[in-house]
Amino acid sequence: MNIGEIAKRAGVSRSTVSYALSGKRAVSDHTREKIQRVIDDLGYRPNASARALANGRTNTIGLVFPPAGDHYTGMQLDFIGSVVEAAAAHDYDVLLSPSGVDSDRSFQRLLGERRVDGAILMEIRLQDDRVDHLLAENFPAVCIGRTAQPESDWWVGLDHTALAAACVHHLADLGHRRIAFVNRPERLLRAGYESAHRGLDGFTKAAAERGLTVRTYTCGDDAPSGQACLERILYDDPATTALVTLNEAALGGLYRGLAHAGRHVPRDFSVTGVVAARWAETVTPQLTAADMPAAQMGRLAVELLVERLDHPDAPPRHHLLAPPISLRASTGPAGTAAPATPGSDLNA
Amino acid sequence: MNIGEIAKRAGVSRSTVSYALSGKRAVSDHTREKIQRVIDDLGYRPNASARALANGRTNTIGLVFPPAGDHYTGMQLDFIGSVVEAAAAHDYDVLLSPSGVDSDRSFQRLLGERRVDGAILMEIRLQDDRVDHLLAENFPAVCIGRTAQPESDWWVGLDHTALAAACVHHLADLGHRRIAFVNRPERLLRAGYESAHRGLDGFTKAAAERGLTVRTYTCGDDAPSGQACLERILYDDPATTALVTLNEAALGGLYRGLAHAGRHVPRDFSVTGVVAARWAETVTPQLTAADMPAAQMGRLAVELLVERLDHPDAPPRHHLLAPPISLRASTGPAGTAAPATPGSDLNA
DNA sequence: AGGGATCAGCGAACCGGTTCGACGAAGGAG
DNA sequence: CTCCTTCGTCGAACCGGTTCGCTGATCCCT
Repeated sequence: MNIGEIAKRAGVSRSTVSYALSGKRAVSDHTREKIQRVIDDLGYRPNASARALANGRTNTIGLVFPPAGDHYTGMQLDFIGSVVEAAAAHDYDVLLSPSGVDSDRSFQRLLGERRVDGAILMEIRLQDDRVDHLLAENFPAVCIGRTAQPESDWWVGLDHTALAAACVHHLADLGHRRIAFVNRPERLLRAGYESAHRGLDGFTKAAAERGLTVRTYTCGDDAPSGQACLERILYDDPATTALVTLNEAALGGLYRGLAHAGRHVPRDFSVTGVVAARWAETVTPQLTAADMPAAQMGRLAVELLVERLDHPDAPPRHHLLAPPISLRASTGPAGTAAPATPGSDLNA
Repeated sequence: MNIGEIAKRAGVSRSTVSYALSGKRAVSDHTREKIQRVIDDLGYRPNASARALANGRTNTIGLVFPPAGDHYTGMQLDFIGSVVEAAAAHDYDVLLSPSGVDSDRSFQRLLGERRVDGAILMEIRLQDDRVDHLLAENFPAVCIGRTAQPESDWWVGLDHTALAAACVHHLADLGHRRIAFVNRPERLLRAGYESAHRGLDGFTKAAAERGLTVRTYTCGDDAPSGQACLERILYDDPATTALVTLNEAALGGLYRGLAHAGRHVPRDFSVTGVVAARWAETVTPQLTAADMPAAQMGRLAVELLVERLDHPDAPPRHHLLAPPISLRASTGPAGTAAPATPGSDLNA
């Protein structure tokens, strides 16, 4: 069931079979049909390893998965799904690589052993060895997110700075003066995750601009952490009337914390942030948020990568997305119901 | 940077380098160290395609992903993560295959082109061509879920029948007499998805056993569908006091529907079902549910597959899991608060 | 009718590993 | 001092494709 067998049964040479399949040289109609018949009869499919070895392309792209042991968020799932789908449309398979604890043994395998033609990296850090390494080797890769030096690279990113700022302005416009920021886990912030950093920056600057009183928190990627974080927020400053979060996985916990504290959303407390639409819709009241376009990002990343693979010398390209805030039901005017300490919220 | 280059620089033959790396024949310490030095200097890694071609193993397993265009649930995400992780521990990579709309073009590619040594299939149907096909070819595969003829196959599954029944008994013990069942989408039920069918069976039989009045529904895999479904449940029978769901993605919508209808959980209405623990914890009140052990299932599936790959003639093995119900906060005694129609719930 | 394109198909080399059989050197037994 | 193992290494064949260069046949043009 290899190409030689097909050739023998069709009464032609192996090369003719190869050309009939690839179309890279002319083959007479008569011969092609004869070959095709044999192939259909035997259900022959060319061996991927042999083909990859011969022409140096695996038709596979690597998707570098978030660190193992972490909690995965819904956004990541949408993202993986869209990458797989888009890749399939371009006739690529997707190989998953956990960018695991021992840094990147598996990552090195993908590249060093030439298992993939190119790679898509998630969870980018502002200073990212993996990215530096790939850039140095000019390995075809596309990042989901930007490092601190984004111009020379290929990526599709979210303008976290602008999104966090937009959330702040939205709340400020509603009259909120004391708001909290719920970031990704401390560990990720320390590690330099770009979304955590840029989001924090955008939040802080916009808040300063509007003269707001703010507190910023880090929070584990799960519901219990979200609940604990919210308790801490209200403990630190009971006059807080709103929060902005980047932490999708903690959202349910934040809501529960509010419910337990007796704060009704959005009457007593407003919540907003950057969250995939599908997840914003699962909470009650539905979250007013900048909808993270995970599926679109996955598709764009694959398209950039395919383009880069087809044109190895093309100049870097990228997409910076900044989806608008979708108004749902979790924000409202800063109410009189909030037990604000009078005077202290006029110090702007 | 291939094995010949290493051999030349180390002053040995290509085969000696190969043996030094694989350890399949003795190589003198002196020679091995010399070769290792050259390899370290050049950062050489053997080409995966060449190796796969030569020894017929790709060291890759295929993970057949749920149909494209569908909504992915949290359970699937945990599952994928754990498969990737467990596979990495056994030195396997994971190739994703969307078992897409055009049935299984990509699936055929994986197998026919020998891209993978084995496969893990998700979203099994009671009658599943893919499984039949793999069984006929004796292709090493492990299913997440059972077909109608499970004994001859390798799988790890959840005892949906028992789990749904346990939910019913839990509710019946609390005094609920009129309960609803919220299944996966109609399309999946029609297609013969095993979880949807076995869950429904278990629910129906247990309800009959306890003499309960029940209604069963199908529901889209998203929050808005969940909300709509709940409205319909209360419209069809306002005296309903509890529901059981297999539909993780609709959970948020079900809760919202209850909130809008003014039914307090668990005082006026109890909710339970089969849901991954992490997602059961995101809703408020936290869901009392049979915790779907997604991560464990992923790990077990990989272990079965690795075992099958190592022992091609081993007899079929499988694991049937039936996690207990975790008591959280979403169920309570059938209250007097529920507007039950007197008499009609005594008809057992 | 002769000469240069064009077309179809063939054979061989190559991609980068693995593995088998052979062979020389060293070591041990008789 | 032979003879037989064992050890370490080498060369060659092989896995299953792709691709290059060549050859014969056909065709067109003058």
